[in-house]
Amino acid sequence: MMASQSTAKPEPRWVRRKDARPEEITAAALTLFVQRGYANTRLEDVARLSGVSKGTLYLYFANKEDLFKAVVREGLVSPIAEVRGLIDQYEGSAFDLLRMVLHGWWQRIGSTPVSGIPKLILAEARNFPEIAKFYLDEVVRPGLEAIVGIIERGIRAGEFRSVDSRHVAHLVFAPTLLIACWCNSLAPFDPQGMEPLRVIDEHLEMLRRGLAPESTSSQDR
Amino acid sequence: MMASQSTAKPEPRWVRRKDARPEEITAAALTLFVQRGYANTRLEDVARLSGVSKGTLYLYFANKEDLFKAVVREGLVSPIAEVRGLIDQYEGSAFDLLRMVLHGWWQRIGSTPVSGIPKLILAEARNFPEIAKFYLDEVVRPGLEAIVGIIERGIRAGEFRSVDSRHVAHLVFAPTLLIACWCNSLAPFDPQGMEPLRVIDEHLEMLRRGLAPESTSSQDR
Amino acid sequence: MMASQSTAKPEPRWVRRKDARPEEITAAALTLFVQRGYANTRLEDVARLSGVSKGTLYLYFANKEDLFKAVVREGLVSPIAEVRGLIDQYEGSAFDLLRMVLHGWWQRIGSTPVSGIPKLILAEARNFPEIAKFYLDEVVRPGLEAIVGIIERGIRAGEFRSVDSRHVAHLVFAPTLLIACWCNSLAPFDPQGMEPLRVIDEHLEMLRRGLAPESTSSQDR
Amino acid sequence: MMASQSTAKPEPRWVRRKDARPEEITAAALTLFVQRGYANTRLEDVARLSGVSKGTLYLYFANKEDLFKAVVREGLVSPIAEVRGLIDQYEGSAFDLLRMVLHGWWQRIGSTPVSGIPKLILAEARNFPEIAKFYLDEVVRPGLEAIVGIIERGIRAGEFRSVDSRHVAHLVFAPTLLIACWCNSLAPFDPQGMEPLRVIDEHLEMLRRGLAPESTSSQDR
DNA sequence: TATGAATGAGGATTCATTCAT
DNA sequence: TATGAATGAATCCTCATTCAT
Repeated sequence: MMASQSTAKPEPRWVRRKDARPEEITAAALTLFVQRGYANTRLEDVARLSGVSKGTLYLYFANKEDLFKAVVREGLVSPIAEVRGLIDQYEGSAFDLLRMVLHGWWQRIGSTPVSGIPKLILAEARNFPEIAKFYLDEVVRPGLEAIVGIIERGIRAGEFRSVDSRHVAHLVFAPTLLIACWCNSLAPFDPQGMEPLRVIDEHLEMLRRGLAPESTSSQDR
Repeated sequence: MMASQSTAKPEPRWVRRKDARPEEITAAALTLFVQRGYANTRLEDVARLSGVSKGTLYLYFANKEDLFKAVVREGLVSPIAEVRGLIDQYEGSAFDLLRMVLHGWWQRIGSTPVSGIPKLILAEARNFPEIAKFYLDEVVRPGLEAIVGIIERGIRAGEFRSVDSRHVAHLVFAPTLLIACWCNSLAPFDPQGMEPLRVIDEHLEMLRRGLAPESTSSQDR
Repeated sequence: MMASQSTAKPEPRWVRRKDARPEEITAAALTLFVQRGYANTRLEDVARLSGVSKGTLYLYFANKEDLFKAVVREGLVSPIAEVRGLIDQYEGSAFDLLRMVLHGWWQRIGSTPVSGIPKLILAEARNFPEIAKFYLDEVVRPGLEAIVGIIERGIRAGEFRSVDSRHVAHLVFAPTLLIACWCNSLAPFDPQGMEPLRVIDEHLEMLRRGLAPESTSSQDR
Repeated sequence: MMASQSTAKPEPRWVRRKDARPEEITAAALTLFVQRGYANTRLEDVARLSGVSKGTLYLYFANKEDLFKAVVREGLVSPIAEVRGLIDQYEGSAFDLLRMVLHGWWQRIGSTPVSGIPKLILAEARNFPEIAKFYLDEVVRPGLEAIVGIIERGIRAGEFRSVDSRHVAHLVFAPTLLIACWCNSLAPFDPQGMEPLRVIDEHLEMLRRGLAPESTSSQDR
């Protein structure tokens, strides 16, 4: 009899998992924020999706805005670090580095839920200046600078023609933005689909040719 | 009669015709939707900005969602028509056509308030499938097809190398998306700034070189 | 037929009465705040009691705190003015003036809902420093000063013995505080009851005798 | 080694006995209830202030209301007993007894945290009828009766003039209420300050004179 | 048509209370 | 006993929408 009781699991109303919680919550929040937008996401849904109660959210985040910031920050921190490391160490041709960066972006960000963050930032930057500045300072600027560095290295090495590195850097990233936004907004409604990796490779090929120095064909000019 | 009227009334020469109301309202709504996002925009603010009362909005639009759809539709209708006409008539090199399209985009969309619409669509597509489909059917698909057509014309004419026209078409538009989104989200927080036209021209140059036929044909240049 | 129509009132969902509203609301709020305390009063109840909807409250008051302040301020404004006028004009013996002030207090405050305000202030002063200061500056200080003035006039005129007017002024008001608080808190539970006017008159008699000049002058009375 | 432990322990000489817990908790609760009001006091703060955890409160008190009642009851029990004893034993003039009671009140209640209880009662009586009745039965009524007794003893002894002892009893206590409430609400915001003992002494003097039999001056009347 | 006062459903947030540890 | 993470009912407040004027 008593044994039967033990099998009749009293099913605890909740379990204590303090450490895991914040990540589970931000993961759920990221999903919903990306899907529905910040304002349209109910904290109750975030709670449900992360398997906790409404009140529990407030044990880890002061309020909705705070949760949002945590989602963005946390989603970006490790990708940023990784990409930085990647670039700093690399020794090789400038173009190979560009390829590595774009492929790395796809692997670590583009093909993961984190790819939803750009859309979030775009949508909410005006409402959250703090987030906008953070993103500019920690992601955009360093990212652009890295690309500028690569391009200028390529120019100095005679690998690339002389271009306005600053503006070209924007071009290098444009397709990633397109992909990230597309996948998290219109893609679900597009029956044809677009293959991100194909776009990236096509883009790389365009960059290779577009950045090639005039010299090769300089004689026939 | 008309003469007498014009002399008597010290009123502005063209009084706001009641027919103009809807456009004034959608214009105000576009501004606010782009600035703050759909959910975060209060109809009261739209009313104030367009100089009418809250109740008046409901004389022209059934509800907030309806207003939103009108904003998007209306913002896109004439640009779409113009670009179509542009392409259909044009006779000239494929690349010149690309240049014309991108410059035209900047003039008619990129540098106007309408440039905020892509951001709106990205942010709200998931919440408004109808809008998403409309945008896909009326803007994205026709736009891509037009570009695909241009590219394939160029390939057939030996002006461009042979590429996956579908995916390259995405690349052609990517920088416009970048610019449109950037200007309506992060640009206000970026002290450095980015010059859209410079980016577009740099992009065109990259396209010219990147699409140029294989260097085997470099001597025949 | 028409008569029947008039009886078949379509019963409008609400009526427009912009001007009357604020007072109706503060009156209801005063009642409930006094009865249940600030924190324990639900705005929904205030709304119901004043015959409006929850949202309507926010047309007139920014939030609960604002409503609270309005209740206090509004409840005090006219009594303050009246008492001031009363004292300023009066010409007569100091004691008669004291009597007039205390009786006036009973008529205009003590026996009205406004008598609940002292209790409210006491209970919430610490939570609303602004209100505390307002009450001190606009009610307590002027009130005490008025009493001090009367007492000192009486002393100068030989009508009162020489006392510490400042501290005696507190004593003059103490019974009104007792009455105001008692009636709005314990009175409903006390079967015996206490008659405010009796207490006031007994108090006046004590004041008359307690303030009478030293008995040296008893013979000349 | 172990021996050294016993000597090593730099612990306080008398560790907080678990029996002391409830008192520590009610003391903390009294402070906070008086400061912020019942509803506005978070049990978490009571817990923190009394150095225990939130859950521990529930080992000693069934719930917040229970804690509140304990605070009131406990705060009043010993003062009541003391004052009773004081009065019962006393042999002396009625006025001296009044003086003793009021001075005793100041020493044992007025100048201690317990002085906050009247404010609490006033503020919450309507919400806690049980408390109201308890306070009426155990504090107000006995207190008034005691004063009534003293006054009537004085009258019988020819020490006091003939007054309505019941209502005058209220007057005797009024200044204590004023002081108790003042100190726990407006005093912190009043730069001038009021000296409770001065008020009490002034009050006693007013009582002495106000209650004096007509006889002294009866001849000159 | 045009207005804006009034409505009330919806969602963020708080905090007394429970309970696994 | 003691803890504090977890819960969810309760309440403030917002704002799309309605409708008397």
